[in-house]
Amino acid sequence: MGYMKQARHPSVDEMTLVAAMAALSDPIRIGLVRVLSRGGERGWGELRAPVAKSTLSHHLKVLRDAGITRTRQEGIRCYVELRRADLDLRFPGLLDAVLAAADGEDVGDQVGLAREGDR
Amino acid sequence: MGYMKQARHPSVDEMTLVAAMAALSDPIRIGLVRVLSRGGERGWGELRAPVAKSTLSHHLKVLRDAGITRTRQEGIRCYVELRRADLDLRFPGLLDAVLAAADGEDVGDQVGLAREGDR
DNA sequence: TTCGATGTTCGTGAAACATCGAACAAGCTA
DNA sequence: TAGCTTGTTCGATGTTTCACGAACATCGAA
Repeated sequence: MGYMKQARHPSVDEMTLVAAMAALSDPIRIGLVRVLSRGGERGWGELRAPVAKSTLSHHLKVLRDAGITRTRQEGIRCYVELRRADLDLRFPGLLDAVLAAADGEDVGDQVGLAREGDR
Repeated sequence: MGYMKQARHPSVDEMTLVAAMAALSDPIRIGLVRVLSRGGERGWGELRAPVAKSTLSHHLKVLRDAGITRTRQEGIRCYVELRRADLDLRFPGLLDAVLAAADGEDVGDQVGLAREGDR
């Protein structure tokens, strides 16, 4: 994968509300969070969004830097997951409220997963 | 006051999650929401933030346009209030979660009210 | 070691945003 | 009517964000 030694993830008390809110104020990123909320870990390459690969990488970095997601590197590929427990600890109720509201208005529904056999 | 016929406030179902999240991803605006959450209506001129008057007006417009606050004009001055009930209806739990998190890390604590006898 | 796959980083632009001071409009008040 | 107060709007400026393609670094496989 990219030449990244090791992605830095903020600890729970390094997370800030402003960064979290900013990270969750983009439809693509909300879509990513919704997809990740519907299961555990997902392969990076499994994620589908209507943007270029580099742009998707950017969005995942914003989420990662805000502490919303965790990216794990295994061999040649990455796996992304939602930091549910950490978020609930730092910002109780926030994630659930955002997910509920997003479901209600289908925010970020252009984001999804590769269909089976798609790759 | 300014030459504004009548501020347009979005109805509950015109509010969008993305706009709300974006509005709440700025320290000054979070500070304003916190101040407004600690009471009912506040006079515009009573609000204190470390920015120019025009910038404060801008931030209040962002909050207004997102449906977070309501601005009422009475004679020569304006009164601002949080649209608590509408927010709870449209985004259940979101405001409380943001306020709780903001309290925890003192986001926007540079925003406040004029002290008594300050004007 | 050569190659292909996988994400990240870089370079670049376009758009959005935060900020300020100045100009302005509308309502009181003298 | 003239003047003051109160917010809004305008114009300018600098920063940040989003987006893309291209280049790159790393790992595993051929």
